[in-house]
Parts: sequence; C-alpha cells; structure tokens
Amino acid sequence: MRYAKTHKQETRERVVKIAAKMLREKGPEGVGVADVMREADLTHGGFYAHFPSKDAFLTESLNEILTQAVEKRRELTEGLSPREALDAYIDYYVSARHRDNPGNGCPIVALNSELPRQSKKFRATFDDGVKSLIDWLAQTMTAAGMTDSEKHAAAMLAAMAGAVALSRAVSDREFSDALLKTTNSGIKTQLGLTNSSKQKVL
Amino acid sequence: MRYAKTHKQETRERVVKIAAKMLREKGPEGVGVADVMREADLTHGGFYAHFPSKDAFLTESLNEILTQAVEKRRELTEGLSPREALDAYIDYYVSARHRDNPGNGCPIVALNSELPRQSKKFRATFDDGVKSLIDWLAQTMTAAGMTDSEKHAAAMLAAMAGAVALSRAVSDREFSDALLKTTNSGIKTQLGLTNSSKQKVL
DNA sequence: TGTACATCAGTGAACGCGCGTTCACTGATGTAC
DNA sequence: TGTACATCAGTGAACGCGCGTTCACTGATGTAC
Repeated sequence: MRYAKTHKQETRERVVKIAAKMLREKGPEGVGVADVMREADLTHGGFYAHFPSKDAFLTESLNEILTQAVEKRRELTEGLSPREALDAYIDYYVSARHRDNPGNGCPIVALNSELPRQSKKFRATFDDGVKSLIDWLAQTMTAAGMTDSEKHAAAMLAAMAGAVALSRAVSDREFSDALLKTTNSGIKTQLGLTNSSKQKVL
Repeated sequence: MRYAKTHKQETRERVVKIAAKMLREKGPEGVGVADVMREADLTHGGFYAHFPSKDAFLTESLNEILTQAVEKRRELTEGLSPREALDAYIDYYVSARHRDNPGNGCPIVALNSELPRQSKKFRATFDDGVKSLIDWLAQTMTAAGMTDSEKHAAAMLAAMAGAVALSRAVSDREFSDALLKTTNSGIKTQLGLTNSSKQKVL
C-alpha cells in the first residue's frame, strides 16, 4: 500500500490530536502508546516511525493542546471589547461544561499536580503555554482599563484553574456546582465586570 | 523473632506514615508497594499481611494525611483570634515553604488533577477532607465577622490550592514566587485582613 | 527445670500482566528498463 | 507495453522491565507438659 505524499504527515497529526485529548483525560502516565495507536486504527509497532520516544510524543501533544487553546481563545473573544472578552473567557473557563470535558479543556486544570514529575522539555512547553495565557489575560485586562494586570492575571488564572480542578476532584456534584458558581462571580467582581455585562453564570 | 503485642500495629502505622508522605510527593501511581516497604526496612512480601490491596492502603494513607492536616491546623492557629488564625493559615498555605515541601503539604494541591481517576473510596475520603477544611475556614471566617462564609471559603480554598499547585507546576522560579506573593496578599485583601494584622507575606 | 510444639511478623522467590521499545517483515504502488 | 525492482507506512511478534499480588517458608520466642 503506497500512500500519498501527505499521508504520513496526516497520520502523525491524527495521532497527536488523539493524544492531545487523551493526555488531558488520563494524564501523562495514562496515555499508552498502544492505546493511542489503536484509537487511530493502527498497530503500536508503527509508533516509532513517527516519534522518537513516548516522552517526545507527549511534549508534542502538549504543544498541540496549546495551539488548540490559542485558537479557542481567539474564537471565543473575536470581535468583543476587552471587558466582554474577559467576561466571555471567564464564563467559558469557570463552567460545568469545562469541568465535564477535560479532554477539550485547559491543560493547567488537567495536569496541575502531575507536572512536577514530568520531563524538562514537557515542563518547558507547559511554562510557555501558561505565560502565553497570562500575557493575553494581562493585555486584555490592561486594555479594559485595569491596573497591575500582569500580577493579577497570574493569580486570577490560578484561582480559576484551582476551582475547576477542585470541582473535578470532589464527588459531591452540588458542592462542585456551587464552587464554580461562586468562583465565576467572585472573579468577575474582582475585575469589576459584574455591573457592566450581562450575568450568565453557568 | 517473636514481637511485642504492639509491634505489628506499630509497623503498620510506620508504613502508612511513609506512604502519606510518598503519596503527596509521587502521586497514587508513583507509590510502589516495594518502595514503601523498603523505606520501612521491610521486604515487599509482608505488605499483604497488613493491607488487603494497594488501593485500600492508599485510602488509609490519605486518611492519615487528613489526620495530620487537622493536627497541623490546630497547632498553627491555637490561641489565636479568628482574624489572626485566618492570617496565619494563609501564610502557611500560600508560601514557598508549602510549595517546596509537597510531602508534608495539603493533599488538594498534591493530588488535584489525579483525583478524578482514583477509586470511589479514595475520592470519598478526599471529599471528607475538603469539606472538613472548608467548614473550619467558614466557621473561622464567620467568627471573624464575615458574611457568606461558606460560599467564599470554598472559592478561597480553591484559589489558594490552585496558586500553590501552579507555583509547583511552572519551572520559572521568579514567576512562581511572584504568583504566591500576589495570591497571598490578594486573598487577605479579599478577606479584609490587610489592615488589621501585620503583613509578613513570604 | 528442660524439652517439644504453636505462633506469627516478616522473607524472598515466583506469578501474570501491561508497558515502552525494537525489529524483521509485508505488500501495494511508483519507477526503471 | 510489460516486467523486475525499490520504496516505505504500517504490521505483529518479541524483548526486558517493573508492577501488584501470592505463597511456602523461616526462625525467634512464649507456652504446655
């Protein structure tokens, strides 16, 4: 079976996209080489024709996640004013939907506690993603007329990620819902968004 | 070698204490039966004379962590006024010291993203711990004259845990330090603690 | 008082299993002549 | 135009390893007689 010139590259991208989802659902140790390949209708033997090692593969998958996240952010806030953009992003992030779909969500929430044990390259990629998101938040906050945006953006992101992570961690659904709701409105209050945009919390 | 009547129980407790630390340092999958036993100067074969399975053992270790955490909280805030107690707890929790000592720290921070994949019993125990801590926070906040304490306590804990987790996750030390500092003072400002107690942030 | 036996915490070899990784091979198709 | 060969994405068996778990055994000591 001879393939088109783009075939191998397409397979590679397909496999990486599968892993990008699995990585957030099952964590780095939960992503099995054979699992990923099976999901792509391939056998595990072919894996090493595409990637030098599982670790390099995971790093590439994280990169894919970051690319998707930037794109998502752009879609969400396109054409909105800075205040509206922040409001929309908070609603997207601190929500039951985000909690219930880790495979398509933020890697900070999904990988939080496992990061200290990952490889240097993986962690460096993670750092890039975190900084990129904080930069965007800070710039948007500054554009919305807020002060000390850089500092506050980092703490705000940590608070949002912590809330979604905890909402996933606990089994009590009612508590989980309440936590998201309180955090959503709490963050907006801190940013002074509550009176200027329609409230559609959760 | 015949042992004292308390010997087996002592061994068991020693093993559980070792696991309580290891669980927070390496995560549930990172705790190996052989590792824990070796650390206790025993061979892995004896493990099942004490525990029915690794999973039951992990749950018991988490219980030990929670017991230690309650004790720590008591020590930290003994004899303090509600406002002072909150201030002291925030300083303890959102700190470089907590970040750098996961083995003795809060399990929410250490296990955050891995919890959705744990057993039902393990998660139930985790829930108990989270609720116990939030109850204490809420009660202390109410005693300090704050309103809506229950709701705010949960969001506040999530924000603190999220900040410490993210401070561990990133490789950039400077960023990590700044995040802790901002979160520490941010939380205190939200609680209205900043003007009433000496500031010794980090 | 001395000897045979019961007890039982801990030992260490072995098991089945899943994992990441390797590698000789396959087989459909484009290319050379 | 037809045939032999090169290409190469993907196959599938095999590997070494670490893991949780099992189990027959050890050996020091308390107890029974």
